[in-house]
Amino acid sequence: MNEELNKIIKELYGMDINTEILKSNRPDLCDYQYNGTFDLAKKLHESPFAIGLKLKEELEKKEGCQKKFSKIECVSPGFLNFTLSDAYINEILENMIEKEKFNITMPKEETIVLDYGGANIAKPLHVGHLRPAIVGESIKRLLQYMNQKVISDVHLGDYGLQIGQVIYGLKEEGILPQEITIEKLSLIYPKISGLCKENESVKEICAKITKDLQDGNLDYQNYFRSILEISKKDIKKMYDFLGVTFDLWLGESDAYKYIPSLTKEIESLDLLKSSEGAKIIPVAEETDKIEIPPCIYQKSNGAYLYSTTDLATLYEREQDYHPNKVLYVADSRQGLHFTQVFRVAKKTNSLKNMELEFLGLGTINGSDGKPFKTRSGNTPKLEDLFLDIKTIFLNNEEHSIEYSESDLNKIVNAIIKFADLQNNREKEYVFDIAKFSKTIGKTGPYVLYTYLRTKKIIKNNENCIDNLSKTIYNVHDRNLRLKILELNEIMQYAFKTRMPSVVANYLYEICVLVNAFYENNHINNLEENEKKKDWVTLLNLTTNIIDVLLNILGMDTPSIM
RNA sequence: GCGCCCAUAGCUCAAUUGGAUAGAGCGUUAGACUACGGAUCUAAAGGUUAGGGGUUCGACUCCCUUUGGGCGCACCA
Repeated sequence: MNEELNKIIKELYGMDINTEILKSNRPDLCDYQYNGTFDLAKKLHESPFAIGLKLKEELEKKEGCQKKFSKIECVSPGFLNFTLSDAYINEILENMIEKEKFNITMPKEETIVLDYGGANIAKPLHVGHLRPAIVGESIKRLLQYMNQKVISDVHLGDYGLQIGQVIYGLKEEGILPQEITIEKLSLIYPKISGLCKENESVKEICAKITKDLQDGNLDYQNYFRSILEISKKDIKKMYDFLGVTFDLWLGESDAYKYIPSLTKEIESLDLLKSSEGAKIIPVAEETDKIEIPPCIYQKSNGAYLYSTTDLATLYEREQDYHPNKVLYVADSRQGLHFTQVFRVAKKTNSLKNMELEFLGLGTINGSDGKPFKTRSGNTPKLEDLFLDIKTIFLNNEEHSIEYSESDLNKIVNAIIKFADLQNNREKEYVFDIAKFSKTIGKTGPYVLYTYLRTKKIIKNNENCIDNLSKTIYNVHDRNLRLKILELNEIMQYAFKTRMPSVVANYLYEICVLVNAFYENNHINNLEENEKKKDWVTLLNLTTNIIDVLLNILGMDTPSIM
């Protein structure tokens, strides 16, 4: 219809306009609405109402229009309201059933490297790791579903000052590389990190260790490899539980071998400047309204930093994968860092062609509303969180079903992920155990439950799945069908904005309507007639869609709840 | 100091990027099972969108301003 309207406006007024017919938020008036009449009115110096009337008139002349709409109305002050005919709704649904991937419009295929904003191997796992993992995984699946070639990289933070600090701490306590455990690591990092803030000379020693490690000191290398191995195992355990997978398990240390070539190019372009003993790359631009500080490329003691390894990593990615885009999922507070890195990349020849996107995540706050901080030695472990939720869920359960471990894990996963993903990723986020423990209302279990109960109906009536007739039987039925029609638009929007919350909220809305349908339309009581056939077919389409959306959110369905 | 982000129902969050009457969940109140699984459904109450000004036919959304909170600003990641 957008195209149809475009054409009409072109014919009538000779204007090229990209019209957008929107889903109406006044279901009492219409299904879809168009409000471009107001813009046209301004340009044409005519009343929007008159323009609306004219458009309506032209639209109604078009072939098939009478069939598609039961009503087109122009209402004051100039809205154009469309009500779809039942036959047309079913025609679109039928298309969704028959075509691949529900006939969703697919964007151009591109190769995208997705960087989940890697875990720091010196730090113990805490709730701060939860969000990038869950959101990143969901974005990955969303992009993949939309025909993108995605390469996901965990990009571990494994070669910076934090490693020097941990090695210092381990040596101080006389712990040998082979004696390192995750427990010991989780105690040492906060301790030394705190110490460095108070004691300048300790900080310098740690910086020196880091520098020597980067230069290949064998003793430190041994420590590093052991820390990496132990930490990776622990990180992997959590990702496995969450169903988060990566194509690449690379980190900062892997990018090191690209630093010389990168440096060579940067030097040849005369980008490097000396400042207070360090090497920096100015990235300020004339059009800046605010001052963007330069990117620090090499410390005065010769060690490299986060920015350097990020640039080297880009170099590595360009060489190995030639991606069209590189996306970073990381805490919003890193925004400035990525601005600097992206600007340097744009100045080079080898990196400038990749499109770079920073997808910021809101700060994770404690229940006091302040940013979540790891307190030394008292870090809430993710494993404990999972256990807590499991316990709470089992205590809520009245029917005392015997859950398999696998089903239970899927439910716990769904609880955590849906609680997280329904929130806008860019906004601050209160980490609240009470919120994560809810199993009624707008929650993962609600969605899973909806899926299972409709799935059962389909299973009992599989022989009824057929083509849809032209009929819609009641308001619950119609509401559900209209919601299903929104799928394409929702997927476009979620893809464009890289926002899993769009998918999550749409999924929830479908579930609400499915449950209303379920309560009011009892399929099993029906004779095997056309109505039953239509409803089973509709529910089958709906559960297939729910299935796909659940998958994008990374939620697996249990066999029983 | 400079700058960025945020403030929506008692609480936690939405609002298709400027559209019509700002929506959900929790909690509260009142209802619904001799029907496909009640982790459900049907309702009600709850709002000066932090305050003030401006732009616009139209503002939670854009601009200015005040207040309150968070964050970032050269060798951490």
